[in-house]
Amino acid sequence: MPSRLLPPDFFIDAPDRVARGLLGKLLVRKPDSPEDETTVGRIVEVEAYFGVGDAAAHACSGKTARNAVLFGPPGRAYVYLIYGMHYCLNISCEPEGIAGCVLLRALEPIAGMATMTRRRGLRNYASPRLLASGPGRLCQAMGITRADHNGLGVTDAASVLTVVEDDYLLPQIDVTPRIGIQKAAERLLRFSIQGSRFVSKG
DNA sequence: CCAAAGATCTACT
DNA sequence: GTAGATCTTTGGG
Repeated sequence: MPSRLLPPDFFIDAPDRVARGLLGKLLVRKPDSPEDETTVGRIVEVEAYFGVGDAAAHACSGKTARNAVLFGPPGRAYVYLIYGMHYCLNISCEPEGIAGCVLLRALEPIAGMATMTRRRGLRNYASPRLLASGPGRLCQAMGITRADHNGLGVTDAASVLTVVEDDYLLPQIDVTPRIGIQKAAERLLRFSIQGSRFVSKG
C-alpha cells in the first residue's frame, strides 16, 4: 500500500475546509508491539470546530492546560477524555496561535480489523460497522489515548499516527449539524460521506 | 474548595 | 427508548 503523507500546509486552513478535505483520506496507526497489526481506516465523518466565536469549541474561551495543543502548530493530534471514559481525537488546524480543529467521528475499517476488534473488546468483527463508528469507538479501535498521543504530529513519517492520501473517488458530501453539543448546535459543520454505512448515528 | 457539565457508549427493558 | 457508568476540566464562591 503506497503511503503518501499529507503535506504540513494541508492543515494551515480553516476548520471547515480542512474537515471536507479529510473525508476519504486514511488514518494510519502503527503497531505498538509485535502482536498488533497496523490499523487503517478511511475517514468518513468529521466535524469542524473553530476557536473564538464558536461556543461549542473547547478553545472558545481561550487557552487552558487542556486545550493548549489547539493553539500550537497545525497538524497535531488533540486528544481529550469525555464523559470520564471515552477519548476523542481531533487534528489541529489554522496557523500557530489560532485555535481550530477537526474532530474525527467515524472510520471505515480498511486494515487491521482483528486488532481493532481486540482493542474494542468485541467477540468478532462480523459487524465492522461497530468498530470505529463514533468518536469514542474510533479512539478505542485505533488505540489512541491522551497520555500517549496528545500533541503528536500527523504529517510526520515517523509518527505512530498519520493521515495519508489514497486513490479514492469521493462521493457526495452530506452537511449537517454537529452532534452531541448544546451550544451553536444549529451550525452546519458536520461533514460525512453520503451513503457510507460507517457514519455514526449521532 | 465544590459543583456541574460534558464533541459518548453500552446494556437492558 | 432510557439509564447508568465514570472522571477531568472549568468556573464560581
